[in-house]
Amino acid sequence: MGRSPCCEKAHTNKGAWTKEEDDRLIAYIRAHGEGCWRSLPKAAGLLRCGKSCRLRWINYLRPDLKRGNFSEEEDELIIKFHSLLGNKWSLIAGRLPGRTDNEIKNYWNTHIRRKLLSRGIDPTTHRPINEPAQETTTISFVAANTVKEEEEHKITAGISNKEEIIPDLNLELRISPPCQQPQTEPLKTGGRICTVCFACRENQCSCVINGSSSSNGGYDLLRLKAGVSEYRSLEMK
DNA sequence: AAGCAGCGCAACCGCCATTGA
DNA sequence: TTCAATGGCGGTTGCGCTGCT
Repeated sequence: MGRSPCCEKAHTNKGAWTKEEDDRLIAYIRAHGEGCWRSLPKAAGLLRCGKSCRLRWINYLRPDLKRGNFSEEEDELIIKFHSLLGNKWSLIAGRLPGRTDNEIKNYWNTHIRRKLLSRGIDPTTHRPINEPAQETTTISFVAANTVKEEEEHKITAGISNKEEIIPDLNLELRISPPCQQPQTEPLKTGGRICTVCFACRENQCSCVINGSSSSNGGYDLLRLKAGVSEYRSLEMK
């Protein structure tokens, strides 16, 4: 069974928006706010799909959009965030006031990728292009009681035992608000939660987080200077 | 001036997540 | 619990602009 279309396509305009359509959309949202996108086009008298209206508003018409060229500082921020988050454009956009995910995505694909390549950096991995591939150990997450089966399978399948099997290891990434004080709880190694400082690589780090960077000026949105990633704070949309 | 290629960006498409009945 | 409706996201496309030959 196919998925139902997001809107009635027979009577909707496509392609570039006209000034009149923009004006209608702006006027409607000013009067009624961002409500139900599905019903908005009809209510606003637009022959557009709700999705299209949402995209137009978010990416182009919203009054708080910055637009214009990206600054060098924004460039570096995008690169840093991308190295941490990958292609999570909406999360990256949430860290750059006045910028949209679409804008950042386009900018990345047209400018930053090239910029990184010219620096000899792989834009996907953020590693030097000529750097030899790192030796990696493949870890199989196999429940303890299935290890024997796995071993038997490998033998029958002719797979060498180079893979390291770690039973029942849960590496759940904890998303938590920025910590206000140094961690005092020990790492729950056999359990579920790991908080690791990226700067000192220790479980109970003593890095000073709050107040350490504010006097330096500039951004420290991901606490990059302190070397600590706080993932929940990324999800600000 | 015309033709072409490359680039930048707005918009679309399809999928996944969330929500509510 | 299921399922349809809706919102949101990332990948991709297509068109207009610009620079080069």
